[in-house]
Amino acid sequence: MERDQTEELRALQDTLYFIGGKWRIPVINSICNGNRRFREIERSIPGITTRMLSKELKDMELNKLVKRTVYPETPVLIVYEPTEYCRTFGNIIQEMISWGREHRRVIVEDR
Amino acid sequence: MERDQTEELRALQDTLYFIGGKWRIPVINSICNGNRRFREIERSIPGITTRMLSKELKDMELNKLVKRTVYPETPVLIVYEPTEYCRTFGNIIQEMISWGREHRRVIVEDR
DNA sequence: CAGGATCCTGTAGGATACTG
DNA sequence: CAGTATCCTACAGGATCCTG
Repeated sequence: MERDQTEELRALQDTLYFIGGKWRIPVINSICNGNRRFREIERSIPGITTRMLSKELKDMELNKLVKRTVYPETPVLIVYEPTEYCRTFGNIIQEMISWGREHRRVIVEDR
Repeated sequence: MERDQTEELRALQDTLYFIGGKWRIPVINSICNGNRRFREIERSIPGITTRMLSKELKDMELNKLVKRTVYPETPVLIVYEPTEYCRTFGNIIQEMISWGREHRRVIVEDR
């Protein structure tokens, strides 16, 4: 118990603040998985609404998590790409996926 | 893109469902750090209210994340301990802490 | 110390419809 | 396709006070 709990907690809460919200992690995951177009990302995350995805993407762009590119073809083509920064969540996401896999039965019981 | 996105996403969302909420992760972290008494845990997490901590602990007990033991001394002594199950979040929490540390400056800017 | 009981509010997020 | 615009509300979570 000699560790600095306060500093640890701050780091933890910074992260939680950043990846909070119901859809942030799924959206990061989807984009890092190679989904690029709006509808494509949307379809890859059952349950999300266009409104929420729209908000997430806008916010993620502001926070430098995705790059949005417009190709002025007809119809217009819009592509989202994960930034390097976005990929720094890779470890957390992988840990979450593997936790979810290992504990699926336990969770499922009481849902 | 040959991976099963759906299965991955399900695992991810199971985990998110389980550790969701503002205080769950901080509370798990606190207990895993060795805090045992109610007020002790409370003090280790600035900002949390007795109400929220109470709810979290109750819920975590139901979900087998903590063991609550009553020692009938006077005044009564109550001790919370993390279960092995609780400790399975160790990796996720460590990844979150290290992400938070590495990216502190970036976050701090826009808060 | 270890909580329980109340009251209250903001806002995350859902539903639905529409546009260029 | 790629979103915007509205409207709406449940509920997470804060503030406070109280009790054995």
